[in-house]
Amino acid sequence: MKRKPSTEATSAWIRLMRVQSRVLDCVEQDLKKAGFPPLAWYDALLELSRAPSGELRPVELERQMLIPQYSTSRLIDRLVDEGLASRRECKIDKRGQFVEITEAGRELQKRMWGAYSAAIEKYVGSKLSDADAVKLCGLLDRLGCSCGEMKLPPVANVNETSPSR
Amino acid sequence: MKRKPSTEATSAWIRLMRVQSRVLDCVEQDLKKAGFPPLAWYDALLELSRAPSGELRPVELERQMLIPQYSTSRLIDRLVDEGLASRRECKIDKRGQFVEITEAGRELQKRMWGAYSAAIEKYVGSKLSDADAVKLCGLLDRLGCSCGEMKLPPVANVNETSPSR
DNA sequence: TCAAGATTGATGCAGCTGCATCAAATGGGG
DNA sequence: CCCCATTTGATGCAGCTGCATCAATCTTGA
Repeated sequence: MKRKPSTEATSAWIRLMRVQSRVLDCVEQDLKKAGFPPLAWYDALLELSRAPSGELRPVELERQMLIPQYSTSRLIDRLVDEGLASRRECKIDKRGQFVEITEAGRELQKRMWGAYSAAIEKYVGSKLSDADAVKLCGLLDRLGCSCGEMKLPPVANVNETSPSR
Repeated sequence: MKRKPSTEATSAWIRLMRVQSRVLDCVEQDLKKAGFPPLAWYDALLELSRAPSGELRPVELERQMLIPQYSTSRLIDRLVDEGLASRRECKIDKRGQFVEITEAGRELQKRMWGAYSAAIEKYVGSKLSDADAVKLCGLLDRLGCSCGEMKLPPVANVNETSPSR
């Protein structure tokens, strides 16, 4: 439990931290320069738009996005303030509520995907062959599992237009 | 400039974001549970302790840590408040100053490395063979370069006890 | 020499995060 | 049926980040 990490492991750790932060910065900057809100908004709008009826319980959103409860609560506040979503009461459970995406929200999500996908291509896709991208996924997945005991039922939450970090 | 990323690239992007954030969370939590301050403090103390005379210009620290100027300025405030570093004026350039690590700072850095290295081993080292760690480094490095035109003179900022994210 | 620009560092402000806590509603066991 | 634990969501507080800006000093070039 106190063994030292190899220099290889330490290097990998440092690369993981530095590269992720740099690539994320680049993507966020591109989005911001295009006049869009932060990525977290996109993620939330995507989850909502994917929901069959365009609405989710905050607690569902929280689980999808892997962010804490208070963070979800305040993110919803902001989306509602901007007219991208609306809160609706939940009749069968008066503690809860539903968050429903608005038309403006759906539209923003689609427009953001244009800039977002371009940024992914620019900072990731263009630097790695598909085969290498697959290798990278495999290596990263080995780190990701059993860290905080996540249960992501459909492990690959990724299809056509669905980056949801 | 508007080509869509492959699903492989998109997957890699998502993994990079999610895995990094989970692993970082885990490591930070372990440090916090051991009663230590955030990793950024460690990074700063490490850079200072490595400097030949135990002191650096804030602007140097900034470049080493790849964080913005105001962030450096306030991090130094906190280190000084906690007695881990001290500010000294720079006689030859009255705009500037030197930040010098204190004995308490050096000691904290060493104690943190115990917990930090254990966490790296736990969340990275133990999940990856050295060969795989090297592969991961290689793939990540392909993403990292030419993103924001960094110039890290000695590319490998990593030797014995020196994780400096 | 001196004015314009660059460099160095600090700070006010707004927004976001984590933490702790709170209130309301639900649900289950005795 | 009722009390208590659990679930759901909101919020006050402190700390941190990014942005813009400021002040002081240094450097350069005409």
